[in-house]
Amino acid sequence: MDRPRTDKRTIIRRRQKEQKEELRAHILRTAGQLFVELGYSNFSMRKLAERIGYSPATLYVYFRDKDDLLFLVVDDAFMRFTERLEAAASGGTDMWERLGRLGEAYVTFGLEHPAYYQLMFMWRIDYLMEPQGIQKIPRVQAFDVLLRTVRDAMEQGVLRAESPETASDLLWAAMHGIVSLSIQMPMFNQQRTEKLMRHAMEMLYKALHS
Amino acid sequence: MDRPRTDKRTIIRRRQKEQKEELRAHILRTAGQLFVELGYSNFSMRKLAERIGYSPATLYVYFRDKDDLLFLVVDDAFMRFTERLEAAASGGTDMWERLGRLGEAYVTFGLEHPAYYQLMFMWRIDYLMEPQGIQKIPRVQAFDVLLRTVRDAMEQGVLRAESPETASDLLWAAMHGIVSLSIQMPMFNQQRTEKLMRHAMEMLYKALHS
DNA sequence: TCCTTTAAGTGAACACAGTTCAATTAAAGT
DNA sequence: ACTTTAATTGAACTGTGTTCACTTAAAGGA
Repeated sequence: MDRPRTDKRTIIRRRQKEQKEELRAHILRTAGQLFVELGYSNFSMRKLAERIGYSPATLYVYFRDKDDLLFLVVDDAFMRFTERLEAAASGGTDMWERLGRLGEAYVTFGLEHPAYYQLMFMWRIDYLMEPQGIQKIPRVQAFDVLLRTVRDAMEQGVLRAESPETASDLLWAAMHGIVSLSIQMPMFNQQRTEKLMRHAMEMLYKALHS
Repeated sequence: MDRPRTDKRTIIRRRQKEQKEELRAHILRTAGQLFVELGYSNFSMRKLAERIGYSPATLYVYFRDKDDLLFLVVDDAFMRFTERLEAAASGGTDMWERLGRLGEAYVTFGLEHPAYYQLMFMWRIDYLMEPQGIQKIPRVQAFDVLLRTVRDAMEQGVLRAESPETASDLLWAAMHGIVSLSIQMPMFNQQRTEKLMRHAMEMLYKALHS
């Protein structure tokens, strides 16, 4: 039997694999930071390589290309986004209040992470559709949270609309409009944004609450 | 006296100037087309140079840099945008109806010219603020149309809101949200977009009409 | 211990980008 | 015919994403 040998070998193999994944994760983390620091248009593979202390070519051992890398960075952002939405939409019994907290969480995330929000929803929308088949990815789960909450609110009778899909599209468009303007337009300072958000909430209440 | 000489000279000078401005205008037109064809990320000065049959360096005789050129292209788009809004918001006496047509014109422009809309409101927002002082530029006039229409509607008593500024922010965010989602998200096909627009109009009516 | 195999990492190159500037060319002025 | 002026550009510089043959070092096997 070659038990000890095989053990040793597999242990080493595992350690190698772990080290590789560690470096991969390190690259991803650093990419996220650098991206936030520099913005989309100034982020480059070569700068990232310099930051982590490897040659540019090394990045291509760990990631297919720049798109692949940024896609994974965005994936992470979507996970955190979805978590926040889920946390906001759960707890409490009044579905209308939950819906309000969901909207606030959406806007807050966008304002706190403008670079990510832009990458997620404004600049690289193609990322949303990359793996063409499945719906299990974080990207789509975020919409599910919204849709589920709206559906619950309609079932509980506090929200009236033609359909859950229609209502969630409406809410999404409203929140997206607010975040987009706020993080892009320089004239939208904090108080103007807050005022807009407050009035949007009132409007949605008047139009959709029952 | 050197009258004839001077006349001849000025005529030639003018012709030269005209030719130069003609070429400049030609470059701008071609840049607009090429930009729509290729999209923001694939548009390049070198491709534009090849298209017009000059060397890349020539472009820098007529324009400071790529930003300067694209800024002027966007300027043109903003002019057409403002014209459309103004045409929609005038004519007819019912201010609420005018406001509705204004919103529809906004969305229609975005859907018809997605490449321009993205450049105007999503990718290069810095263009909105370039010449830091004045408000005479087309960019800002578009907002004026909205603000004026809202103000008129409030004065006529068909729109109730805390202030014209608040109401126009709200309308802008709603329209921008609809356009953004529609031109970026692949799942928003024509009928989903139309449905969203219809419901948004209903919502605005319920919340703001009086 | 020596040799072989495997895999991580990279130097150098390619094509493309925006931009600059000295040199070229052609037209206008004298 | 000579000089001045203005338009145009070739060639270069820096920076980008990406590839691939090559180096280097560790692991496996004798």
